[in-house]
Amino acid sequence: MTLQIFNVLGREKQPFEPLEPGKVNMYVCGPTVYDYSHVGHAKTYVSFDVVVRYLRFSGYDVLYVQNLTDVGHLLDDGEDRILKKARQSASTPMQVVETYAREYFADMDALGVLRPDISPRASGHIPEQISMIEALIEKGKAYAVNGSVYFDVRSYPEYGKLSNRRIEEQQAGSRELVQDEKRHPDDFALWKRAEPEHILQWESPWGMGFPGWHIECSAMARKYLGDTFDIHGGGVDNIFPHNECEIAQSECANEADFARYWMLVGSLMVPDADGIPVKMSKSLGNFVTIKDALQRQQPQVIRTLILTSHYRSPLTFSDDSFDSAKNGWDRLMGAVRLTRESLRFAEGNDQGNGFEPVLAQTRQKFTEAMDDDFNAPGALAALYELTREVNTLLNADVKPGKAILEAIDQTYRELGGQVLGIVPDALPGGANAEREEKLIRLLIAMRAEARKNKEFAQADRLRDELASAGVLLEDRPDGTIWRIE
RNA sequence: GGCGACGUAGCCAAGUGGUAAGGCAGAGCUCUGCAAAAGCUCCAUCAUGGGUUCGAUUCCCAUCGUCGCCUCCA
Repeated sequence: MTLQIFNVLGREKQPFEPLEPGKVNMYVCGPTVYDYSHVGHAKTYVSFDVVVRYLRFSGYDVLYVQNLTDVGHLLDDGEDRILKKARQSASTPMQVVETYAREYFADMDALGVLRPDISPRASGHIPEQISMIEALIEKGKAYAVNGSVYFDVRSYPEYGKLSNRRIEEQQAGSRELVQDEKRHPDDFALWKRAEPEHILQWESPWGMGFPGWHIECSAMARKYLGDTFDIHGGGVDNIFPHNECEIAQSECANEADFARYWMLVGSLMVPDADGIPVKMSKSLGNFVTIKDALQRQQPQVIRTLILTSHYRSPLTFSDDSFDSAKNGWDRLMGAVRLTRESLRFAEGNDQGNGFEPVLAQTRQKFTEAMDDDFNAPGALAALYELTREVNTLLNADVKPGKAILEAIDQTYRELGGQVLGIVPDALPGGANAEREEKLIRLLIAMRAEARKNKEFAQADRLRDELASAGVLLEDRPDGTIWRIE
């Protein structure tokens, strides 16, 4: 089966056909870097991380661009959020931007999110934005007023096609402030005149000012991906007005289609006081930062939690769902650990090679799920089913040979590691702690001796002491294995 | 009010016109010196009411409920 993608533009699953065979140009709206990122951001960027990883796994050459918004994103009161933060923290805007851009990458790195190929910043692309605005004015799609420039939505009949919104004619008069400058309430700013005290401002044909929030994505996408490209991603909450405006600006300025496939990620929800799920957001204050989440759980567990729900669906984030993901992931890792442990002593025979078909089935089920609009929950299910089979195999009397164990390990590494990013290459407490490992093995040997002599009190003491130090033992017919809790 | 999405077991969550993946939790069993881990077994008729159909959880309509967007948000 070929890859199917649910295209928000048209609201249907469509076979994925890139503009250029084998090559995927992709743009995802990045964060505004004015504060720490929270788990809601993690959901979006982990989701697209898996999309990119799977596309590459499938053989596509992916060029992944994700911007950083560092100017032009205003608050309700018209203040730039970066400037506000700078004022509050007694620093300069670019310090704020630099600080939180680094924190963002640090968080994403910790979550195992691969870096985009290009991470362009809005403030670094002012000329590109200005020239796009000029083109829009020339084509009669935008107009300048008092040093600001607005996009004329009535000049673009397709405005609203992504979010299915119609331009409201009667609503005029319902808006305050800027209203008088706009010809139509739905017109949006391409360029804003800056007051003298506004620190972030640039020269333009219309005087000193700064770009509107939406134009950056249009300008940068065109610069790095061309007029028309394959996939545009983001969170659903930006479908209107942001994504809609991007389309309008780009298609008018470029006189070409913008993104061919739109993929929007469902929001992360948090139960409110009454247990009703509400979107996690900065403004509501119901957020958990990625740093806090990482304090509580391993990054792979956070990814697992995110992947238990389809990317388009909302996902409720709670202690229960967190624990559930953690316990499931532990079982997965148990099988991975057992496989790698068994590999240490495996012989080079073909014992257990009858297991091959299970691996083939796993791969098939996995890719079928992922080919169906990146159905990660289905792909995860394939890994869980594999895990049951692997545990059965490794707990049986026959000792599987090296070949099949390596094949199993490889399957986990590729599907669970390379694609989903939940199976680490090196298990915690592995070979890099050689001395510790030796000590643990010594204690295990001492306990084995005690057990042999039926000195169970002594044996239990060793096990309990190790457990209290975070080293958990498991007795198996052929010896004792351990893991770090 | 407009637009969109959704309502599947105790919880989370896939999916299909022919009686429903997976995970967590729970119960029983096996293995074990005891544990731990693992495995096996058990646990839903898919919000409600109509309609289409040989047959619907899956298609259509209505109702109820929830969420998102419409103003800043990934």
